[in-house]
Amino acid sequence: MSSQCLSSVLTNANFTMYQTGVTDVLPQQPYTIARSNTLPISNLGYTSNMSCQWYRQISPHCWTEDNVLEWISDHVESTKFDAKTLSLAYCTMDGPTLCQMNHDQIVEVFGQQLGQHLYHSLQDFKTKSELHSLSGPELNETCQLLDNFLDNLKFPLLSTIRIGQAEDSATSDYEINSVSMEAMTPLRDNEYLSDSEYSSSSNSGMFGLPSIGSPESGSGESDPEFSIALISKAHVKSDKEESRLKRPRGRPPKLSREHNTSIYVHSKKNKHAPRGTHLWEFIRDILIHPEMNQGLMKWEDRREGVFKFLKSEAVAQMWGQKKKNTSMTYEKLSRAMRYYYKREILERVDGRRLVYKFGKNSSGWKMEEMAI
DNA sequence: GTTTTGTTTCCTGGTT
DNA sequence: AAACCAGGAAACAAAA
Repeated sequence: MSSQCLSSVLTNANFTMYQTGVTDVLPQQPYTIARSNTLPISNLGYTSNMSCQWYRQISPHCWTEDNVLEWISDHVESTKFDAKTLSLAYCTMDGPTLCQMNHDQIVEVFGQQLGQHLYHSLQDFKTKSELHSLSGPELNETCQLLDNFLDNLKFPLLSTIRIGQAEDSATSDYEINSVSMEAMTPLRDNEYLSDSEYSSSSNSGMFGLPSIGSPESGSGESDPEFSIALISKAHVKSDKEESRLKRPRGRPPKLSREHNTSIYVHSKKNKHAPRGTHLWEFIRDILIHPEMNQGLMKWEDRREGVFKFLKSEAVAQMWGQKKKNTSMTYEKLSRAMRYYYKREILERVDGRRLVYKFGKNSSGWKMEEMAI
């Protein structure tokens, strides 16, 4: 599922993208491609190497601008399209707009080569979404979507791995706990992997690995080096616990990479990797795709932008997966959330646990902003 | 090469 | 007691 993004294609073609008057991370204005410019596609707020290909789970009629951009990017790569001929003004349309275009219009906009691909792909997605909406009980579909969604995130809700009680026992034993699909059906708290399991796991060394003990996961992350890295990380953590009497304030310096290279082997960043979706955008995207957010978060007051974490640790784990950080917790995520108050991306909601509110510097969640 | 940005990590102390 | 909230301090990586 490696998707080289539009930005890297553009970069390969010695082009960078330029957006006039960028004030926000969201792509709300037309872009042009200019030589020798400095603002990379990362400013579009579009994720590439961290792409979840969410658009695959959504009807094209519901695609956001980000989804469309991601979809185009995937085709640019697969068709080896020469990105320099592509006007990005057309990449900022949303799904409904896209769906209104006929074959000739798409070919006209994207050119014969890419346009043909895009048109057929679009028809494909439209057909699939129609079939989906007709077949099977809604619940099963939701579960399937969630499954695919989590799959795409490589988030192992379906097979959690515990490097058990490393701090309590001399040997690390593995407990592989497979949660069946039935457990995924909505939505009572204790039917899902509970937050306490997440939080205890993050303290005792559970890592969000899709691969160990999960033979069906075919990604490169199943390699032994990665597993060893995680085991040694568990040991590092338990050693740290032992030696911890009183830590100095602040974040300790990271171990040098030669000492834990294998951890970094898998978090190697693309030189041209765009900034990932910001945390608040990640949260927003979970909220605005109800078919994907089963039981994780909910709107308390959609109009006001008030929302609540239902599975705080699960969301934190997903965020960690997205950022390739296996030790993310709600504690840390919430600290980052609190920094948003100052920037007015979020507003405080006093006295309500796990409840936040989008602020005036957030965007993309309001009904009127969203294409219908 | 330096500064800025957006987290991430860890902490103390308070509240629910 | 556990989970959560608030915010300081420092580290870190990527972008500007």
